[in-house]
Amino acid sequence: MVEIAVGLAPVGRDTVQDRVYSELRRALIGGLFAPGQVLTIRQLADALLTSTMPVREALGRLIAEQALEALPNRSIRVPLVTLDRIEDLLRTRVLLEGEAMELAAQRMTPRLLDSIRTIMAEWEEMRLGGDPETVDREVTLNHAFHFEIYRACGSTILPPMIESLWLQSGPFTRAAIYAFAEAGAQDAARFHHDILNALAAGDGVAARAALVADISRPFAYLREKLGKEGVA
Amino acid sequence: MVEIAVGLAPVGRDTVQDRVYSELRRALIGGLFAPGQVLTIRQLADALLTSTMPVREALGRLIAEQALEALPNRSIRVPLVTLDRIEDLLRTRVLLEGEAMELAAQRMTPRLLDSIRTIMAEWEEMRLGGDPETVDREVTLNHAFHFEIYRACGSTILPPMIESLWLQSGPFTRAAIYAFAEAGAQDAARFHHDILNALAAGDGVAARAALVADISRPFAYLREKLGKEGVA
DNA sequence: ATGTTTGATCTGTGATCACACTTGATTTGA
DNA sequence: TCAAATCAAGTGTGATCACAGATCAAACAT
Repeated sequence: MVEIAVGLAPVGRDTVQDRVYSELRRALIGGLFAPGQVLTIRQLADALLTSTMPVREALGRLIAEQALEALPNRSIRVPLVTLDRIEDLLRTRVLLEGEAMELAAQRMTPRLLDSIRTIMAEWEEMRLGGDPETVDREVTLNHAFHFEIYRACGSTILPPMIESLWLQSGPFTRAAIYAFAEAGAQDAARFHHDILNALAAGDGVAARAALVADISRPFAYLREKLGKEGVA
Repeated sequence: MVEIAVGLAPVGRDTVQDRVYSELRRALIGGLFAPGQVLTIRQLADALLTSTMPVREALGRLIAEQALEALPNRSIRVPLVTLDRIEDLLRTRVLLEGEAMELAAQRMTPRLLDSIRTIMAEWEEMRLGGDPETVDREVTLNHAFHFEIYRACGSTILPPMIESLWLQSGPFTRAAIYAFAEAGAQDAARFHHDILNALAAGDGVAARAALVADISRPFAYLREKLGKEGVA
Protein backbone atom coordinates (compact mmCIF):
# COMPACT_ATOMS: atom_id res chain seq x y z
CA MET A 1 0.00 0.00 0.00
CA VAL A 2 1.28 3.47 -0.85
CA GLU A 3 1.86 6.08 1.81
CA ILE A 4 -0.95 8.65 1.76
CA ALA A 5 -1.70 11.75 3.78
CA VAL A 6 1.46 11.68 5.86
CA GLY A 7 0.62 15.06 7.35
CA LEU A 8 -2.46 13.87 9.20
CA ALA A 9 -2.43 13.39 12.93
CA PRO A 10 -3.73 10.18 14.48
CA VAL A 11 -7.37 10.65 15.32
CA GLY A 12 -7.30 9.32 18.86
CA ARG A 13 -10.23 7.97 20.82
CA ASP A 14 -12.54 9.96 23.00
CA THR A 15 -13.93 7.76 25.74
CA VAL A 16 -15.98 9.00 28.64
CA GLN A 17 -13.31 7.79 31.00
CA ASP A 18 -10.70 9.94 29.29
CA ARG A 19 -12.88 13.00 29.52
CA VAL A 20 -13.50 12.38 33.21
CA TYR A 21 -9.79 11.85 33.74
CA SER A 22 -8.86 15.05 31.93
CA GLU A 23 -11.44 17.02 33.83
CA LEU A 24 -10.25 15.73 37.21
CA ARG A 25 -6.65 16.33 36.23
CA ARG A 26 -7.43 19.88 35.19
CA ALA A 27 -9.25 20.46 38.44
CA LEU A 28 -6.33 19.09 40.46
CA ILE A 29 -3.63 21.07 38.70
CA GLY A 30 -5.78 24.17 38.90
CA GLY A 31 -6.22 23.67 42.62
CA LEU A 32 -10.01 23.31 42.57
CA PHE A 33 -9.82 20.59 45.20
CA ALA A 34 -8.69 21.37 48.71
CA PRO A 35 -5.95 19.28 50.35
CA GLY A 36 -7.53 16.54 52.45
CA GLN A 37 -10.86 16.79 50.63
CA VAL A 38 -12.58 13.42 50.31
CA LEU A 39 -13.81 12.50 46.84
CA THR A 40 -16.58 9.97 46.40
CA ILE A 41 -17.25 8.15 43.16
CA ARG A 42 -21.00 8.67 43.10
CA GLN A 43 -20.79 12.34 43.96
CA LEU A 44 -18.30 12.95 41.15
CA ALA A 45 -20.37 10.87 38.75
CA ASP A 46 -23.39 13.06 39.51
CA ALA A 47 -21.41 16.25 39.10
CA LEU A 48 -19.96 15.10 35.78
CA LEU A 49 -23.29 13.71 34.55
CA THR A 50 -21.98 10.20 33.93
CA SER A 51 -22.22 6.88 35.67
CA THR A 52 -19.85 5.62 38.33
CA MET A 53 -17.89 3.36 36.00
CA PRO A 54 -15.73 5.92 34.16
CA VAL A 55 -15.19 7.88 37.38
CA ARG A 56 -13.85 4.96 39.38
CA GLU A 57 -11.40 4.06 36.63
CA ALA A 58 -10.22 7.65 36.31
CA LEU A 59 -9.76 7.83 40.08
CA GLY A 60 -7.81 4.59 39.94
CA ARG A 61 -5.44 6.10 37.41
CA LEU A 62 -4.98 9.22 39.51
CA ILE A 63 -4.24 7.14 42.59
CA ALA A 64 -1.66 5.17 40.63
CA GLU A 65 0.00 8.47 39.70
CA GLN A 66 0.08 9.57 43.36
CA ALA A 67 -2.22 12.45 42.52
CA LEU A 68 -4.85 11.10 44.92
CA GLU A 69 -4.59 8.99 48.03
CA ALA A 70 -6.47 5.78 48.85
CA LEU A 71 -7.13 5.56 52.56
CA PRO A 72 -7.42 2.19 54.34
CA ASN A 73 -11.08 3.14 54.91
CA ARG A 74 -11.49 2.72 51.18
CA SER A 75 -12.18 6.41 50.88
CA ILE A 76 -10.28 8.59 48.44
CA ARG A 77 -8.91 11.98 49.24
CA VAL A 78 -6.67 14.74 47.99
CA PRO A 79 -3.30 14.33 49.77
CA LEU A 80 -2.64 16.56 52.75
CA VAL A 81 -0.15 19.40 52.59
CA THR A 82 2.67 19.15 55.07
CA LEU A 83 5.97 20.93 55.35
CA ASP A 84 7.87 17.71 54.63
CA ARG A 85 5.82 17.06 51.56
CA ILE A 86 6.45 20.55 50.22
CA GLU A 87 10.19 20.19 50.61
CA ASP A 88 10.01 16.77 49.04
CA LEU A 89 8.00 17.94 46.05
CA LEU A 90 10.19 20.97 45.44
CA ARG A 91 13.40 18.96 45.60
CA THR A 92 12.06 16.37 43.17
CA ARG A 93 10.68 18.98 40.81
CA VAL A 94 13.99 20.81 40.74
CA LEU A 95 15.73 17.53 39.97
CA LEU A 96 13.46 16.42 37.15
CA GLU A 97 12.41 19.73 35.64
CA GLY A 98 15.93 21.07 35.85
CA GLU A 99 17.20 18.08 33.89
CA ALA A 100 14.40 18.35 31.33
CA MET A 101 15.08 22.04 30.90
CA GLU A 102 18.78 21.57 30.35
CA LEU A 103 18.15 18.80 27.83
CA ALA A 104 15.58 20.93 26.04
CA ALA A 105 18.03 23.83 25.80
CA GLN A 106 20.39 21.63 23.78
CA ARG A 107 17.67 20.62 21.33
CA MET A 108 15.86 23.91 20.90
CA THR A 109 14.65 24.85 17.42
CA PRO A 110 13.50 28.25 16.13
CA ARG A 111 10.08 26.79 15.46
CA LEU A 112 9.66 25.59 19.04
CA LEU A 113 11.02 28.84 20.37
CA ASP A 114 8.34 30.68 18.45
CA SER A 115 5.64 28.44 19.83
CA ILE A 116 6.84 29.08 23.36
CA ARG A 117 7.02 32.83 22.77
CA THR A 118 3.42 32.82 21.59
CA ILE A 119 2.24 31.14 24.78
CA MET A 120 4.36 33.50 26.84
CA ALA A 121 2.90 36.53 25.10
CA GLU A 122 -0.68 35.50 25.80
CA TRP A 123 0.21 34.68 29.37
CA GLU A 124 1.83 38.03 29.96
CA GLU A 125 -1.04 39.94 28.42
CA MET A 126 -3.42 38.14 30.73
CA ARG A 127 -1.34 38.88 33.79
CA LEU A 128 -1.19 42.58 32.94
CA GLY A 129 -4.98 42.59 32.77
CA GLY A 130 -5.08 41.67 36.44
CA ASP A 131 -8.54 40.14 36.12
CA PRO A 132 -9.04 37.64 38.96
CA GLU A 133 -11.50 35.73 36.78
CA THR A 134 -8.72 34.69 34.44
CA VAL A 135 -6.73 32.76 37.00
CA ASP A 136 -7.88 29.47 35.46
CA ARG A 137 -6.61 30.50 32.07
CA GLU A 138 -3.40 31.69 33.67
CA VAL A 139 -2.79 28.32 35.26
CA THR A 140 -3.43 26.64 31.92
CA LEU A 141 -1.01 28.92 30.10
CA ASN A 142 1.67 28.51 32.71
CA HIS A 143 1.30 24.77 32.33
CA ALA A 144 1.48 25.04 28.54
CA PHE A 145 4.57 27.22 28.73
CA HIS A 146 6.52 24.73 30.79
CA PHE A 147 5.44 21.57 29.05
CA GLU A 148 6.00 22.96 25.58
CA ILE A 149 9.61 23.15 26.71
CA TYR A 150 9.73 19.80 28.48
CA ARG A 151 8.33 18.02 25.47
CA ALA A 152 11.36 19.21 23.56
CA CYS A 153 13.78 17.49 25.95
CA GLY A 154 13.87 14.38 23.78
CA SER A 155 12.75 12.06 26.54
CA THR A 156 9.40 10.30 26.50
CA ILE A 157 9.78 9.30 30.12
CA LEU A 158 10.53 12.60 31.82
CA PRO A 159 7.45 14.66 30.83
CA PRO A 160 4.85 12.22 32.21
CA MET A 161 6.77 12.04 35.46
CA ILE A 162 6.85 15.81 35.69
CA GLU A 163 3.13 15.90 34.97
CA SER A 164 2.66 13.62 37.94
CA LEU A 165 4.62 16.07 40.10
CA TRP A 166 2.48 18.98 38.89
CA LEU A 167 -0.58 16.95 39.76
CA GLN A 168 0.75 16.49 43.26
CA SER A 169 1.71 20.14 43.55
CA GLY A 170 -1.63 21.35 42.23
CA PRO A 171 -3.71 21.35 45.40
CA PHE A 172 -1.56 24.02 47.01
CA THR A 173 -0.01 26.02 44.21
CA ARG A 174 -3.22 27.96 43.62
CA ALA A 175 -2.90 29.57 47.02
CA ALA A 176 0.55 30.74 46.03
CA ILE A 177 -0.65 32.03 42.68
CA TYR A 178 -3.32 34.15 44.32
CA ALA A 179 -0.87 35.52 46.83
CA PHE A 180 1.60 36.43 44.11
CA ALA A 181 -1.02 37.94 41.85
CA GLU A 182 0.36 41.40 42.53
CA ALA A 183 3.49 40.98 44.62
CA GLY A 184 5.28 38.48 42.41
CA ALA A 185 3.84 39.12 38.99
CA GLN A 186 6.90 40.85 37.63
CA ASP A 187 9.17 38.26 39.23
CA ALA A 188 7.42 35.34 37.57
CA ALA A 189 7.45 37.18 34.27
CA ARG A 190 11.15 37.91 34.68
CA PHE A 191 11.96 34.26 35.38
CA HIS A 192 10.04 33.18 32.32
CA HIS A 193 11.91 35.74 30.26
CA ASP A 194 15.18 34.49 31.68
CA ILE A 195 14.24 30.97 30.68
CA LEU A 196 13.31 32.08 27.20
CA ASN A 197 16.53 34.02 26.72
CA ALA A 198 18.65 31.15 27.98
CA LEU A 199 16.86 28.75 25.65
CA ALA A 200 17.36 31.07 22.70
CA ALA A 201 21.07 31.21 23.52
CA GLY A 202 21.20 27.45 23.94
CA ASP A 203 22.56 27.95 27.46
CA GLY A 204 21.28 24.94 29.38
CA VAL A 205 22.88 25.87 32.70
CA ALA A 206 21.32 29.33 32.71
CA ALA A 207 17.94 27.88 31.69
CA ARG A 208 18.09 25.45 34.57
CA ALA A 209 18.98 28.19 37.04
CA ALA A 210 16.13 30.41 35.88
CA LEU A 211 13.70 27.52 36.12
CA VAL A 212 14.80 26.65 39.65
CA ALA A 213 14.22 30.25 40.65
CA ASP A 214 10.81 30.17 38.99
CA ILE A 215 9.47 27.10 40.74
CA SER A 216 11.19 27.73 44.05
CA ARG A 217 9.43 31.04 44.50
CA PRO A 218 5.87 29.88 45.31
CA PHE A 219 7.22 26.96 47.32
CA ALA A 220 9.27 29.28 49.49
CA TYR A 221 6.20 31.35 50.13
CA LEU A 222 4.15 28.31 51.09
CA ARG A 223 6.88 27.00 53.35
CA GLU A 224 6.96 30.27 55.22
CA LYS A 225 3.19 30.47 55.47
CA LEU A 226 2.82 26.90 56.69
CA GLY A 227 5.62 27.37 59.17
CA LYS A 228 3.49 30.00 60.88
CA GLU A 229 0.10 28.32 60.69
CA GLY A 230 0.92 24.62 60.99
CA VAL A 231 -0.73 22.26 58.54
CA ALA A 232 -3.48 23.65 56.34
CA MET B 1 -11.61 4.34 74.80
CA VAL B 2 -8.33 3.06 76.21
CA GLU B 3 -5.34 2.40 74.01
CA ILE B 4 -4.86 -1.33 73.45
CA ALA B 5 -2.35 -3.40 71.53
CA VAL B 6 -0.24 -0.50 70.31
CA GLY B 7 2.35 -2.86 68.88
CA LEU B 8 0.08 -4.23 66.17
CA ALA B 9 0.57 -3.27 62.55
CA PRO B 10 -2.37 -1.93 60.52
CA VAL B 11 -4.06 -4.85 58.87
CA GLY B 12 -4.46 -3.35 55.41
CA ARG B 13 -7.05 -4.41 52.86
CA ASP B 14 -6.70 -7.27 50.49
CA THR B 15 -8.89 -6.68 47.48
CA VAL B 16 -8.85 -8.85 44.40
CA GLN B 17 -7.77 -5.87 42.35
CA ASP B 18 -4.69 -5.38 44.51
CA ARG B 19 -3.71 -9.01 44.16
CA VAL B 20 -4.11 -8.85 40.39
CA TYR B 21 -2.11 -5.64 40.32
CA SER B 22 0.70 -7.10 42.42
CA GLU B 23 0.81 -10.22 40.31
CA LEU B 24 1.02 -8.27 37.05
CA ARG B 25 3.62 -5.96 38.50
CA ARG B 26 5.72 -8.90 39.63
CA ALA B 27 5.44 -10.47 36.20
CA LEU B 28 6.47 -7.24 34.50
CA ILE B 29 9.49 -6.55 36.70
CA GLY B 30 10.53 -10.18 36.40
CA GLY B 31 10.33 -9.94 32.63
CA LEU B 32 7.66 -12.63 32.18
CA PHE B 33 6.01 -10.58 29.45
CA ALA B 34 7.75 -10.00 26.16
CA PRO B 35 8.10 -6.45 24.75
CA GLY B 36 5.26 -5.79 22.32
CA GLN B 37 3.11 -8.59 23.73
CA VAL B 38 -0.60 -7.75 23.66
CA LEU B 39 -2.52 -8.30 26.87
CA THR B 40 -6.28 -8.80 26.83
CA ILE B 41 -8.49 -8.37 29.85
CA ARG B 42 -10.48 -11.56 29.48
CA GLN B 43 -7.44 -13.70 28.83
CA LEU B 44 -5.74 -12.38 31.98
CA ALA B 45 -8.96 -12.76 33.97
CA ASP B 46 -9.12 -16.42 32.94
CA ALA B 47 -5.47 -17.01 33.76
CA LEU B 48 -5.85 -15.36 37.18
CA LEU B 49 -9.18 -17.07 37.89
CA THR B 50 -11.09 -13.86 38.49
CA SER B 51 -13.58 -11.76 36.58
CA THR B 52 -12.69 -8.98 34.17
CA MET B 53 -13.44 -6.20 36.61
CA PRO B 54 -10.35 -6.33 38.84
CA VAL B 55 -8.12 -6.97 35.83
CA ARG B 56 -9.23 -3.95 33.86
CA GLU B 57 -8.72 -1.67 36.84
CA ALA B 58 -5.28 -3.12 37.49
CA LEU B 59 -4.36 -2.64 33.84
CA GLY B 60 -5.63 0.92 34.04
CA ARG B 61 -3.29 1.61 36.93
CA LEU B 62 -0.35 0.07 35.09
CA ILE B 63 -1.08 2.17 32.02
CA ALA B 64 -1.20 5.28 34.19
CA GLU B 65 2.26 4.37 35.48
CA GLN B 66 3.59 3.94 31.93
CA ALA B 67 4.26 0.27 32.64
CA LEU B 68 1.86 -0.69 29.85
CA GLU B 69 0.79 1.06 26.69
CA ALA B 70 -2.75 1.73 25.46
CA LEU B 71 -2.87 1.64 21.68
CA PRO B 72 -5.40 3.69 19.72
CA ASN B 73 -6.90 0.33 18.71
CA ARG B 74 -7.96 0.03 22.34
CA SER B 75 -5.61 -2.88 22.74
CA ILE B 76 -3.06 -3.00 25.54
CA ARG B 77 0.53 -4.10 25.12
CA VAL B 78 3.88 -4.23 26.80
CA PRO B 79 5.91 -1.29 25.42
CA LEU B 80 8.42 -2.03 22.68
CA VAL B 81 12.15 -1.95 23.30
CA THR B 82 14.06 0.51 21.18
CA LEU B 83 17.54 1.92 21.43
CA ASP B 84 16.18 5.37 22.18
CA ARG B 85 14.00 4.03 24.92
CA ILE B 86 16.90 2.20 26.53
CA GLU B 87 19.04 5.33 26.59
CA ASP B 88 16.09 7.27 27.93
CA LEU B 89 15.36 4.82 30.72
CA LEU B 90 18.98 4.52 31.76
CA ARG B 91 19.47 8.28 31.89
CA THR B 92 16.34 8.76 33.99
CA ARG B 93 17.18 5.90 36.31
CA VAL B 94 20.67 7.27 36.90
CA LEU B 95 19.14 10.64 37.69
CA LEU B 96 16.51 9.45 40.13
CA GLU B 97 18.18 6.44 41.69
CA GLY B 98 21.46 8.30 42.01
CA GLU B 99 19.72 11.06 43.92
CA ALA B 100 17.84 8.59 46.13
CA MET B 101 21.05 6.72 46.85
CA GLU B 102 22.96 9.84 47.84
CA LEU B 103 20.10 10.97 50.09
CA ALA B 104 19.91 7.52 51.67
CA ALA B 105 23.64 7.54 52.40
CA GLN B 106 23.18 10.64 54.53
CA ARG B 107 20.38 9.07 56.58
CA MET B 108 21.71 5.55 56.98
CA THR B 109 21.21 3.82 60.34
CA PRO B 110 22.94 0.69 61.66
CA ARG B 111 19.58 -1.05 61.81
CA LEU B 112 18.86 -0.40 58.14
CA LEU B 113 22.37 -1.36 57.18
CA ASP B 114 21.85 -4.71 58.85
CA SER B 115 18.62 -5.25 57.01
CA ILE B 116 20.31 -4.54 53.70
CA ARG B 117 23.22 -6.83 54.53
CA THR B 118 20.78 -9.66 55.25
CA ILE B 119 19.17 -9.28 51.83
CA MET B 120 22.56 -9.03 50.20
CA ALA B 121 23.76 -12.22 51.92
CA GLU B 122 20.79 -14.24 50.71
CA TRP B 123 21.17 -12.83 47.22
CA GLU B 124 24.88 -13.69 47.05
CA GLU B 125 24.34 -17.22 48.32
CA MET B 126 21.74 -17.75 45.62
CA ARG B 127 24.02 -16.44 42.90
CA LEU B 128 26.82 -18.73 43.98
CA GLY B 129 24.44 -21.65 43.66
CA GLY B 130 24.15 -20.90 39.98
CA ASP B 131 20.77 -22.60 39.77
CA PRO B 132 18.88 -21.22 36.73
CA GLU B 133 15.61 -22.03 38.47
CA THR B 134 16.25 -19.37 41.09
CA VAL B 135 16.34 -16.46 38.69
CA ASP B 136 12.89 -15.33 39.87
CA ARG B 137 14.04 -15.23 43.46
CA GLU B 138 17.19 -13.44 42.36
CA VAL B 139 15.17 -10.72 40.66
CA THR B 140 13.06 -10.34 43.78
CA LEU B 141 16.11 -10.06 46.03
CA ASN B 142 17.81 -7.57 43.74
CA HIS B 143 14.64 -5.49 43.88
CA ALA B 144 14.50 -5.76 47.65
CA PHE B 145 18.15 -4.77 47.99
CA HIS B 146 17.72 -1.56 46.03
CA PHE B 147 14.38 -0.48 47.44
CA GLU B 148 15.37 -1.15 51.03
CA ILE B 149 17.94 1.56 50.37
CA TYR B 150 15.65 3.90 48.44
CA ARG B 151 13.02 3.81 51.15
CA ALA B 152 15.62 5.24 53.48
CA CYS B 153 16.13 8.33 51.34
CA GLY B 154 13.51 10.27 53.31
CA SER B 155 11.38 11.06 50.29
CA THR B 156 7.91 9.63 49.81
CA ILE B 157 7.84 10.77 46.21
CA LEU B 158 11.05 9.32 44.82
CA PRO B 159 10.56 5.58 45.53
CA PRO B 160 7.23 5.23 43.68
CA MET B 161 8.72 7.02 40.68
CA ILE B 162 11.70 4.68 40.71
CA GLU B 163 9.31 1.73 40.95
CA SER B 164 7.67 3.01 37.82
CA LEU B 165 11.04 3.06 36.08
CA TRP B 166 11.77 -0.50 37.17
CA LEU B 167 8.41 -1.51 35.82
CA GLN B 168 9.32 0.02 32.49
CA SER B 169 12.77 -1.58 32.53
CA GLY B 170 11.43 -5.00 33.49
CA PRO B 171 10.54 -6.37 30.08
CA PHE B 172 14.13 -6.35 28.92
CA THR B 173 16.28 -6.61 32.03
CA ARG B 174 15.69 -10.33 32.29
CA ALA B 175 17.55 -10.89 29.07
CA ALA B 176 20.47 -9.05 30.55
CA ILE B 177 20.31 -11.00 33.78
CA TYR B 178 20.48 -14.31 31.96
CA ALA B 179 23.38 -13.11 29.87
CA PHE B 180 25.29 -12.00 32.93
CA ALA B 181 24.54 -15.13 34.92
CA GLU B 182 28.15 -16.21 34.58
CA ALA B 183 30.02 -13.41 32.88
CA GLY B 184 29.00 -10.55 35.17
CA ALA B 185 28.11 -12.27 38.42
CA GLN B 186 31.19 -11.12 40.26
CA ASP B 187 30.84 -7.63 38.79
CA ALA B 188 27.28 -7.23 40.04
CA ALA B 189 28.29 -8.58 43.43
CA ARG B 190 31.22 -6.19 43.54
CA PHE B 191 29.03 -3.19 42.73
CA HIS B 192 26.61 -4.17 45.47
CA HIS B 193 29.47 -4.48 47.91
CA ASP B 194 30.76 -1.09 46.83
CA ILE B 195 27.34 0.37 47.48
CA LEU B 196 27.16 -1.24 50.89
CA ASN B 197 30.61 -0.04 51.90
CA ALA B 198 29.90 3.49 50.74
CA LEU B 199 26.63 3.52 52.67
CA ALA B 200 28.36 2.23 55.79
CA ALA B 201 30.90 5.02 55.45
CA GLY B 202 28.16 7.58 54.82
CA ASP B 203 29.85 8.49 51.56
CA GLY B 204 26.98 9.54 49.30
CA VAL B 205 29.10 10.38 46.29
CA ALA B 206 30.78 6.98 46.27
CA ALA B 207 27.43 5.25 46.78
CA ARG B 208 26.00 7.08 43.80
CA ALA B 209 28.99 6.17 41.64
CA ALA B 210 28.75 2.49 42.54
CA LEU B 211 25.04 2.49 41.83
CA VAL B 212 25.50 4.10 38.44
CA ALA B 213 28.02 1.42 37.58
CA ASP B 214 25.62 -1.26 38.78
CA ILE B 215 22.63 -0.22 36.70
CA SER B 216 24.64 0.90 33.67
CA ARG B 217 26.11 -2.56 33.20
CA PRO B 218 23.09 -4.49 31.89
CA PHE B 219 21.96 -1.48 29.89
CA ALA B 220 25.30 -1.26 28.15
CA TYR B 221 25.03 -4.90 27.23
CA LEU B 222 21.55 -4.47 25.84
CA ARG B 223 22.54 -1.40 23.89
CA GLU B 224 25.33 -3.31 22.24
CA LYS B 225 23.16 -6.31 21.52
CA LEU B 226 20.34 -4.22 20.05
CA GLY B 227 22.79 -2.22 17.98
CA LYS B 228 23.70 -5.41 16.17
CA GLU B 229 20.25 -6.94 15.82
CA GLY B 230 17.97 -3.92 15.42
CA VAL B 231 14.81 -3.81 17.53
CA ALA B 232 13.91 -6.93 19.49
C1' DA C 1 -4.64 -10.79 -9.46
C1' DT C 2 -6.09 -6.96 -6.86
C1' DG C 3 -9.29 -4.53 -4.24
C1' DT C 4 -13.84 -4.48 -1.92
C1' DT C 5 -17.50 -6.19 0.77
C1' DT C 6 -19.43 -9.14 4.12
C1' DG C 7 -19.93 -11.54 8.32
C1' DA C 8 -18.44 -13.88 12.52
C1' DT C 9 -15.73 -13.28 16.50
C1' DC C 10 -13.28 -10.88 19.92
C1' DT C 11 -12.14 -6.56 22.30
C1' DG C 12 -12.65 -2.63 25.53
C1' DT C 13 -16.33 0.43 27.41
C1' DG C 14 -20.08 1.59 30.16
C1' DA C 15 -24.43 0.54 32.90
C1' DT C 16 -26.55 -1.80 36.54
C1' DC C 17 -27.01 -4.68 40.44
C1' DA C 18 -25.62 -7.22 44.79
C1' DC C 19 -22.56 -7.33 48.60
C1' DA C 20 -19.51 -6.17 52.49
C1' DC C 21 -17.82 -2.60 55.01
C1' DT C 22 -17.67 2.12 57.16
C1' DT C 23 -19.79 5.82 59.43
C1' DG C 24 -22.61 8.52 62.26
C1' DA C 25 -26.70 9.22 64.64
C1' DT C 26 -30.15 7.06 67.43
C1' DT C 27 -31.64 4.05 70.79
C1' DT C 28 -30.91 1.11 74.61
C1' DG C 29 -29.00 -0.30 78.91
C1' DA C 30 -26.87 0.22 83.46
C1' DT D 1 -25.60 10.68 82.78
C1' DC D 2 -22.74 8.11 80.06
C1' DA D 3 -21.18 4.20 77.52
C1' DA D 4 -22.54 0.41 74.63
C1' DA D 5 -25.41 -1.58 71.17
C1' DT D 6 -28.12 -0.85 67.14
C1' DC D 7 -29.75 0.71 62.94
C1' DA D 8 -29.78 3.21 58.49
C1' DA D 9 -27.51 5.61 54.95
C1' DG D 10 -23.61 5.75 52.13
C1' DT D 11 -19.20 3.78 50.36
C1' DG D 12 -15.97 1.07 47.30
C1' DT D 13 -15.72 -3.58 45.18
C1' DG D 14 -16.82 -7.08 42.08
C1' DA D 15 -19.98 -9.67 38.78
C1' DT D 16 -22.74 -9.61 34.85
C1' DC D 17 -24.79 -7.89 30.76
C1' DA D 18 -25.35 -4.94 26.49
C1' DC D 19 -23.07 -2.46 22.97
C1' DA D 20 -19.96 -0.29 19.56
C1' DG D 21 -15.71 -0.71 17.41
C1' DA D 22 -11.75 -3.67 15.76
C1' DT D 23 -9.94 -7.66 13.46
C1' DC D 24 -9.47 -11.09 10.23
C1' DA D 25 -10.82 -14.34 7.03
C1' DA D 26 -13.67 -15.86 3.23
C1' DA D 27 -16.50 -14.67 -0.60
C1' DC D 28 -17.27 -11.52 -4.11
C1' DA D 29 -16.59 -8.09 -7.84
C1' DT D 30 -13.68 -5.61 -10.86
